[in-house]
Amino acid sequence: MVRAPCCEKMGLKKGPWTAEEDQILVSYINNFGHGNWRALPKLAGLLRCGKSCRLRWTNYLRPDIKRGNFSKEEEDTIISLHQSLGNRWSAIAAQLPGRTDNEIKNVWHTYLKKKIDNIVPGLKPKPKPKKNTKNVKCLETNAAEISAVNLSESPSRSCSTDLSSSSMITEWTDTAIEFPVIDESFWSEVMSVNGDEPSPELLSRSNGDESMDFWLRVFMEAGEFGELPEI
DNA sequence: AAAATATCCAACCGCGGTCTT
DNA sequence: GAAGACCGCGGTTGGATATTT
Repeated sequence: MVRAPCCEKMGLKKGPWTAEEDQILVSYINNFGHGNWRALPKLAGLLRCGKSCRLRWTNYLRPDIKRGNFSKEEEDTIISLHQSLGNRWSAIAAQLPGRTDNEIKNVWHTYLKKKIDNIVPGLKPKPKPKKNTKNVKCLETNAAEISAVNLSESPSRSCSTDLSSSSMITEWTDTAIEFPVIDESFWSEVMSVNGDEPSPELLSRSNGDESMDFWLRVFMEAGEFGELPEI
């Protein structure tokens, strides 16, 4: 099926919305609703495509939008839901009233993902190129290139990851890799981020065969994310 | 103080799913 | 059932601003 371009008519405005446009859009939706996004801009007298209007409304102008920083509870919820749902931002947003999928996606890429990368050093982004390369690109290129992280002292047992997919860990492989070994001392160090000694029970569980999913759950349960050093 | 680099986030793009004709 | 239209989603971009060199 061939789809017509969103803004096939030339002359439709793009880019940041003005206060006046916002006012027109809000006023129109308050009065008439948004039955048909495609027709809305014409009816409201906006030189925008319907898609742009919908995005502006759902991500910014909706009256129930919650602005401001994310609370620790919200961050934990996002991390937890991302573990189970993957990049299904709209599904995650549905669990966080007042937050939009776009906002959650931004927060994930700019902040929470780094927080998790900080726990698993092998997944840290590469140093950024010197010139004009966006961070997101750097992270994603890196994610694509990093195919596995060794979670054990065994030289052959490794865990394949795909950060762009809905599951962080997709399969086990027997391929030897070069990333640092995440062994008992590593987890011992990580688990001491609060200055507390890791429990023998927790240490006994870090035998190297656990997935990142497992460890992220352990951290979530322990509330460790809130205590990690800022990046 | 100026230039370079990093960060944030609003907005755009393209695809897939669903609905309508 | 096929074709087209529309909507929503996830990925990506680019401008504004902050920070570093």
